[in-house]
Amino acid sequence: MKYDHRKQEKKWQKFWEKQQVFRVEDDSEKPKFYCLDMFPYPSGKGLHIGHPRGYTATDVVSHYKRMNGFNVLHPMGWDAFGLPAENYAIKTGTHPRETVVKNVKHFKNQLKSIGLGYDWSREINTTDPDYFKWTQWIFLQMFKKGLAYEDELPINWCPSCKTGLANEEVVKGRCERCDSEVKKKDIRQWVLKITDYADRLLEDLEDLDWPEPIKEMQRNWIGRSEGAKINFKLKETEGEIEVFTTRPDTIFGATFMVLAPEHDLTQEIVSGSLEAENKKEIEKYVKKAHKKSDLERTELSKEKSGVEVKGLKAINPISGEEIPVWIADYVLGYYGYGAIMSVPAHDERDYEMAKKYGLEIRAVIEAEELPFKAEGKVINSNDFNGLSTKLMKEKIIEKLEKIDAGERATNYKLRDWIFSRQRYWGEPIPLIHCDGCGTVPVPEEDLPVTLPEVEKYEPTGTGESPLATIVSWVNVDCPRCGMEAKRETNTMPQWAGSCWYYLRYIDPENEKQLVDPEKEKSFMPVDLYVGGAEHAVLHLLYSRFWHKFLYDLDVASTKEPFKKLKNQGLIMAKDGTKMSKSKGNVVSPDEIVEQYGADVLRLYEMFVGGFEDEVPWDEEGVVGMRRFLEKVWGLKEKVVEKEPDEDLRGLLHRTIRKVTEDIESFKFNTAISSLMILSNEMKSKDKISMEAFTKFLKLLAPFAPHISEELWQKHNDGSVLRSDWPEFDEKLAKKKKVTLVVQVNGKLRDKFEVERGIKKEEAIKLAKKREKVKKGIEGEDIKKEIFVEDKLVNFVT
RNA sequence: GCCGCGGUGCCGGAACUUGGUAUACGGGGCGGACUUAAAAUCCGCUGGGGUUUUACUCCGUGUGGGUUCGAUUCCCACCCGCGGCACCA
Repeated sequence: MKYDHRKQEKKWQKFWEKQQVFRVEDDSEKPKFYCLDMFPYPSGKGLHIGHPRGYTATDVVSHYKRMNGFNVLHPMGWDAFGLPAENYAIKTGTHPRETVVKNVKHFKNQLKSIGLGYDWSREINTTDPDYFKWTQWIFLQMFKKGLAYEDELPINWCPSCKTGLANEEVVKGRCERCDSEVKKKDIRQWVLKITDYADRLLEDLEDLDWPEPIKEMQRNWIGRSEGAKINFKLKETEGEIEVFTTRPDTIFGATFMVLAPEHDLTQEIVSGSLEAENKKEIEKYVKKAHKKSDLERTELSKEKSGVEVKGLKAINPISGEEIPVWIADYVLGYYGYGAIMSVPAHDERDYEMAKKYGLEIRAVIEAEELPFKAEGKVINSNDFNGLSTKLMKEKIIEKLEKIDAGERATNYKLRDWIFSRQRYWGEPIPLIHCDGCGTVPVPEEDLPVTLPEVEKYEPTGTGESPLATIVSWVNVDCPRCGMEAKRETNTMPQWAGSCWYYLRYIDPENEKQLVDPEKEKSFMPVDLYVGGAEHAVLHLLYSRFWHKFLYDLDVASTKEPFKKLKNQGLIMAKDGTKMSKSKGNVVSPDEIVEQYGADVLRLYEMFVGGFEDEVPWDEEGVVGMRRFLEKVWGLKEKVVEKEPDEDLRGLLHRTIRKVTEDIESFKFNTAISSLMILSNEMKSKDKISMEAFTKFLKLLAPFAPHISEELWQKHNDGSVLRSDWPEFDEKLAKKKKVTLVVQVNGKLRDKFEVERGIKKEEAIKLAKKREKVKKGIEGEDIKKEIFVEDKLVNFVT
């Protein structure tokens, strides 16, 4: 009789829930294992076929760990603030809260239908006031420590989402969400000082068991460079130009200075407080540069442009030389000090600039071709000639420090995190603006600050949040002086809630604390974290930052939140392109569960390829998993109580070893393949021992829990998912006979079976007797006989 | 341009950690059994070429070199694909 997944799967899902098989204990003698998925945004579209790939992997590991005696925390929740629900509200008038409730219900049903073993008693939702109370609380602690500050700088503005964005949300000059071109806009913003943590975020990456590409992306994003800060005094006028350089060793090659159009001195020239002979020309250039978006400024980067500040000279503090000052938009206002010393002989960009405007190019490192960017021997540098550039760096920094014209310095690409959004559906920033007291935090006992009901969710587009129009909500008494004051109307970005959610699963009901310190210590850090790689410099950087802050507050006990990280690869359409609605090639997990069963979906997602690789979805391949399960289903007829099956035992133990090692190293595809080999072998037998079959079911259970449970329950009590993981016996796993390969000059000539552990002399004697081998070595002079135990014999002639 | 990952049958992929039978496992295809028939199921074959055609032989893991008794695996150079970053001083 065929396996009826529709009947069986529902039955066991109910059973597991009733028996609380996946419930984690707060006080347990067992070692803990915290296994975490990146929680989803509950979109209206429901679960994508890619979601279950990561979820099944953590589910497999959770079951495996539980069966190995761990107290496993494997929770799930909802990252439910964000624009889709809000945009839907704008269109239909449905409150985002209602949309979220509906979508969460749908998502949860879908996850349950796949048989994923979450401990639902710990479910959280970032839009729940009892949850975001603590998101606001963390923000307030940052505010109190000076890590959250207000700023009015030109920031990234998405004209379609009508909100400011963080740098991490701008991808190639476009909005990460909607792909619109990002504009510059001057608006008041709340900014988090992530740069204070730059060093720790960089250094602590080293000890993390994370994919190297993700670590590398974070390193590049933080972008630390070591060098020097150097002051160039201005000639015949007050003031100086401060520059950052990684190459102080090339200071004698600095033939001009370049200021960014945003530089303070540039502004002074434009405003007239600093005199320049060609003020008009400069004004024109600066205006043009300011109009360009970042995208344009980089796209048009092929050709350098700039304008000299006529009449202004800077003085090289080391050589005393007077050099001209230019303004050019290839120098960025926000990096370093917004100004550089230009060394055209040893920097490509400076070289292009010098070539275009006929500026002096002076080599100060021995080079055959300019620009020369490598290390070498110093020339044209007065007393310093002949030094290595490495030593030169040290000498120059020494000298700068002595004459008080500069010092050793470190610079970062990382910029502070623009944290406020001019939208409705996010956590309100819990601050109050008072004319008398300034910006005052909402008292902790008044948290959470909840969202008011509004009539229109539409963003104003002026840089003000829609909350600003709700007078009754905005107007409050100042908690400090009691006078009339106004609430901050910006909300937090969608990343806020996910920065610390893994801590809340540990103690989701706690009303007094974010998390109980004892519980926190017993479960942190997250042992395994699984999700998509697209969060490399977003969620995965932000949450590390918040975690380190919470560590400093003694709320978290570990330096890092996520010990081990794995990224699941994308699931593509059959032709290798992205699945998309417009192409009509979107596969729904629901259809697969309905037609083939949850176990088949799980098996296929794990079997289709390497976990971290991008793989195409091929429904024909899904059939193979169903056939495998039918085969397993058929095996039950062959099970007999007592049967030694000697010849199956070796393979069984090799399979136990293989599946165990493969789960540990995330090689689920080969684990399943080894289970198939064992089941094929079992199928070829007339009888299978109960013992072998039971062990096989335990190995299969993490991947295909429903069918395993059904077959297990015929002979056992309690869930197979709560049974002990089988142990393998190395002795039994070893093959008694091995195939010995015979080569002549490295080419395969013959192979034959021998007892394991055969001695060299014996093997060579046997090999020489083989007809095919004889033919190869006949009349030849054997110079060497190579023997590799249990593997091969090679005759070299 | 820089950084990272990858290139293996008709397709998804295995073997690369530790050099030692290349293509496990699954799909597809072909042939056969069962059937009135089809589906499903089961059994067999399935890298390419050559031949005196059933046994042997040569070639074969992106390309070209190297190390080695032996290289998909190690080293060097290059080509192609994918992802990330990109005027970061």
